[in-house]
Amino acid sequence: MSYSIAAAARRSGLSIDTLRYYERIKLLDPPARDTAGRRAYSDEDLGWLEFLTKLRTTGMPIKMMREYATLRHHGTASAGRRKAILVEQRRAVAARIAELQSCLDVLDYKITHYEQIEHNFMSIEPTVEGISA
Amino acid sequence: MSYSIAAAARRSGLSIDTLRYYERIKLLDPPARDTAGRRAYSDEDLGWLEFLTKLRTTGMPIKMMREYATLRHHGTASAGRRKAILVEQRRAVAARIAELQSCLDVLDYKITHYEQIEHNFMSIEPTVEGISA
DNA sequence: ATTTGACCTGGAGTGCACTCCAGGTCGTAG
DNA sequence: CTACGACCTGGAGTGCACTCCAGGTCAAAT
Repeated sequence: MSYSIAAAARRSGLSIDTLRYYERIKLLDPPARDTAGRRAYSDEDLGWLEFLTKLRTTGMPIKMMREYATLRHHGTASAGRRKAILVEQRRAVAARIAELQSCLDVLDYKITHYEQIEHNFMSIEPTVEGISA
Repeated sequence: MSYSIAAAARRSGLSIDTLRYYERIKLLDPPARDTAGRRAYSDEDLGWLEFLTKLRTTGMPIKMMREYATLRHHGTASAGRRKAILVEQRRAVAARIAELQSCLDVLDYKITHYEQIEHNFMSIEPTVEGISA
């Protein structure tokens, strides 16, 4: 199957402008064109876009995504480097998850604190000054 | 205790410029000054900074951090809204963790795939064309 | 007395990742 | 046949979160 840029945008969750932008900066190989010169994305293009958006979601900078994209053209010779990029990204993502988890704990703690305030409000002591955040 | 801007930067993990920037945009109340007019951060200031950096780590935009910061000045009357912000942020963080987790799964899958290639390399079949990313 | 280093201010500059725009070309629907 | 909507290009503009800079003050060390 082949998809117009609007269809590709819909399916990838990226905007039309972003699709053209990704092509310009060489994240995405120029797709085929129809007789009128309009982009015609293939399923393979969409698959690559889907993977790209995963990388983006993990916070990989565009520069590194581009390196990865370029390496794809160099066949198996580049497989080692490509794998290394993914392994490093996995490490970064795991670290990020841990960091977020610890922030989640802080949020929970603070929220509990506010619930405490609410409870005090309901009861007798309206003492509040001095409670920091 | 009181801390110079350099000490506050060291302890908060923010740069000196960022500390002044946060003060300018009203994320941070202007700290006390010493006799020479230099900033003298209190432990309370540092506590607030620590919490702010947690919020930042969760990806909260500065606008919302500023709203939260401003609400702090309005005492208990604003506790409800403050709590609501934190609850919403907790939700966002939990969602983000789930999203990252699913990307982690994709990375693991791809990495396994590369390990497969390496394995094939070691053995007899050097067939590689057609394997997507 | 001067030099050094940490700090001050207001304002300009940076990098990232888009996002928008003007002006133009197609192919189909009325 | 013309009007419309979707698409095209090159280039400019945006928002965010810093980061850097020039030119100046001050207190302690040499």
